[in-house]
Amino acid sequence: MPAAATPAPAEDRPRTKGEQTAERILDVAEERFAECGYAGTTLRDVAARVGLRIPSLYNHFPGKEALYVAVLERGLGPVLAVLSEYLDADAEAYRDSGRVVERVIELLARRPNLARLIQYETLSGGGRISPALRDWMARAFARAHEAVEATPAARRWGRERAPFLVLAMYHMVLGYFAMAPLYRELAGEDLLADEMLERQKRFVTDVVDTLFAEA
Amino acid sequence: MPAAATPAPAEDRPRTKGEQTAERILDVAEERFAECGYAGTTLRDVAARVGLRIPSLYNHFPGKEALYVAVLERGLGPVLAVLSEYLDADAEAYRDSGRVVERVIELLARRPNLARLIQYETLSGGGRISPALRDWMARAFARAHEAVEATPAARRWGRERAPFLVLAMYHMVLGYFAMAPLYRELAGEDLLADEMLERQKRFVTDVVDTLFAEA
Amino acid sequence: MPAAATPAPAEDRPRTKGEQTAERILDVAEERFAECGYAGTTLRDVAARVGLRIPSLYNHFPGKEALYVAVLERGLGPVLAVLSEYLDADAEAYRDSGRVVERVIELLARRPNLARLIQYETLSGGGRISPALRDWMARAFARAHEAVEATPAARRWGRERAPFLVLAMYHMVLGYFAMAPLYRELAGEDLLADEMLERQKRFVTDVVDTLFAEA
Amino acid sequence: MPAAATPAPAEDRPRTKGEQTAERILDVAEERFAECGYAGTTLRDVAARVGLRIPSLYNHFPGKEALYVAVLERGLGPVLAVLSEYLDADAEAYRDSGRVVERVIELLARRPNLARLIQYETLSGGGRISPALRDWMARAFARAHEAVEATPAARRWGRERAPFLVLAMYHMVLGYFAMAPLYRELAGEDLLADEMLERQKRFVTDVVDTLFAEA
DNA sequence: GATGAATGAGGATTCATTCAT
DNA sequence: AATGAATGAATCCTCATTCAT
Repeated sequence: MPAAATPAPAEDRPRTKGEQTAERILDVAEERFAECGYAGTTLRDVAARVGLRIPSLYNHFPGKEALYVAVLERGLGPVLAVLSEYLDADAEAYRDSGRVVERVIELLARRPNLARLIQYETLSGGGRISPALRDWMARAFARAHEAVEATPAARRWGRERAPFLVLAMYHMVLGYFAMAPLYRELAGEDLLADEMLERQKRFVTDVVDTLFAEA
Repeated sequence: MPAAATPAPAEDRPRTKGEQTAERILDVAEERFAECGYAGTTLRDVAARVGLRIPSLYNHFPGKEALYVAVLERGLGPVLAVLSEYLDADAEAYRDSGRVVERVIELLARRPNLARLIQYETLSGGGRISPALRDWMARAFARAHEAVEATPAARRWGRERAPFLVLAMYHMVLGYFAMAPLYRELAGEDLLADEMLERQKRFVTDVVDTLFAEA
Repeated sequence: MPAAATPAPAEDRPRTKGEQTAERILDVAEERFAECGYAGTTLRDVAARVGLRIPSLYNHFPGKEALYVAVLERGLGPVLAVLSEYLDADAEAYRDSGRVVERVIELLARRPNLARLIQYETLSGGGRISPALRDWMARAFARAHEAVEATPAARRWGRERAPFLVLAMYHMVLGYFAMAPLYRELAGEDLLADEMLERQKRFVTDVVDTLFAEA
Repeated sequence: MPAAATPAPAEDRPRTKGEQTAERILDVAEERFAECGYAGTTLRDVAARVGLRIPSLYNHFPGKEALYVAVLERGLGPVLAVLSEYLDADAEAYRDSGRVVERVIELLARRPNLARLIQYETLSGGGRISPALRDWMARAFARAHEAVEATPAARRWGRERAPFLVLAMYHMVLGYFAMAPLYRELAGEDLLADEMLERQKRFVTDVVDTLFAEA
């Protein structure tokens, strides 16, 4: 959401006890929604992990859906801020697409739940995100196409392939995080380990450079 | 699963009435699981769409989880067959990575639910897939790395980046399908339309060619 | 039931295949009802143990309740025969109460399910036994009192205590069988083993002799 | 259970509203389990008789089985206390076996459901009682044998017949209560009426005296 | 006589939610 | 702000039963 696009000021730390509780609820809920999706997450589980009884959650959020939306908006804020900054910049900045990807990866690396949250929401068709966020995303995609078109890559791929390029980048970045838990089980490797994240970041940057390079 | 790796024979069409019903249940369930995930799918909904009462489902599948697994295995069979063929081939075949990607895309295009099924399962950590399938996937990833390493791309990216390349391809291909419903709402464009699929297929092939090309 | 009171003739063995199946169903059902009671027994379980599908049971019995009644009546027949014989005899025979008890124990020993069937039915208030059987039992109790009253024990215990004596005998005999499974678990001893049954028979006979002896 | 062997303190009355509700649920459940057994009792019935909706039961007990166990343990406590006292006493007390039986009968008379509960549980093999209770019962039987053996009756019956004597007493006492509902229907007499209970108590005491008397 | 398929009724249990305290 | 108690709705699943084959 654009509203959250401004970087969180230092005094954004919760002050009152109630705000602290709300924050803890958001943390736990984010983790659960990221792990199990909306339908698979129960307030019972959230409350238990926070150390509260279920009705207490209602002192901070009007219901499950509202909690979910709050989690989503809190988490999406910084990402959208980065993207907004990029998308609203002038054409000159577009040259540095790799840099945006890098920043987004760093952001998601710090909050790996976020990527999974987004993927769950994407899979379920985005039915629960607010109209505002919806609009923002639609605009973001549109601007992304424009941005890509303003890039040297356009000459290489053709303007009409910009959406495909945007989607490919999107999935390459997000999918990596979504895959982490399963990958650890299958390959015994933790994709979220610092070292791996660093390598993935460099890898994606290189891919971007390669793809966006002039032929 | 490797068992399904043999191409389905022509007489695979269900014969008895029961088998036809089971097939219809699988079809509907596949659609629901792909749409809503495991937790978000209700047997009530499945039964209603099949035109049955809930208990009738139990004449064909022992329970929700078994139905889910059946959906997964039926859907995954052909994909695994293609991949198995590729992964078990000799190094020579590895040169033609683009061709595999193309075939997988064609396969997923014919059954778009499949990609979303896989993504949901990936997000939830693969907790419900059978150990056999789990092993298959672990082996597939391992082999994929080897395959990539046997490719000219290895020289370009370095052997230790093969996993990242594999994951990137994986997500670029699958994510496209998972995104389709949301994308239609946001951008008003149907990613699953024949024309779009054709362009995506060419696009991915080009990307593969680009990335796997020698520097 | 009085109808079954006549001792089963030798040619009572089932002839046709259907009758044999019915017999097998009765055997299994008797075992299940004795083990789990009426509510705790499922036709699914019965059918599985017989090696049939559930609907096949309906070819032999009109329903669960009818099956239960059939089990009860088939099992109770011989016991009632013995008791009827005793109760309908003249006063002279009453002297030999110990002998009746002995015969009943022998009978129950051969079909240990029977005792548990009766106890379950007793506990549930006899709601499912046929009115005919109900009448028979009512009469049997009444006659038993008379019989006891005609005994030397009457002088010892007083006529008005005959019912208590009858009930005591009843429970001493039946309870032993009902207790068998639990007892084996608790004490590691099989009350239904031949040797134990023999000792119980002698024990009960001795108790009867003691109680019915003239002071 | 030994834990319950200490006499319930006076302030055992439930205080909070929740505890009162739990108590009411236990009362109703005890009655239903005693009447219909575990399998035959439905939470719907329990809830309705308590005046609650079914889910409310889960605010007080985690499930049907837990409720059953709670009913059993609450009910068995006092009985076990009496028996424990007797069984742990020195040999001298064993002479007064009739007194124990009397006290147990008085106890069961005050809570007639208890005997039926025990009988149902016995019939079903004790599959649901806690291991602790199981151990207690095993020990109780063993001690009972010892107790009987320390009695003049031992000379009369022989040491190896002690278990039979114990079982006979057990069933004579418990069976009376279990039979009550059926007996009322068959003979039109209420075995649980004060007068009848008094006579049964005297009768059993007399029987014990007779059987345990020296020859 | 046996069974595959279908189903109405009901089983225990969980869920998100409310409200008085 | 926190919670115990209560609940309507819905969860998956099982039951006994029917019927066409």
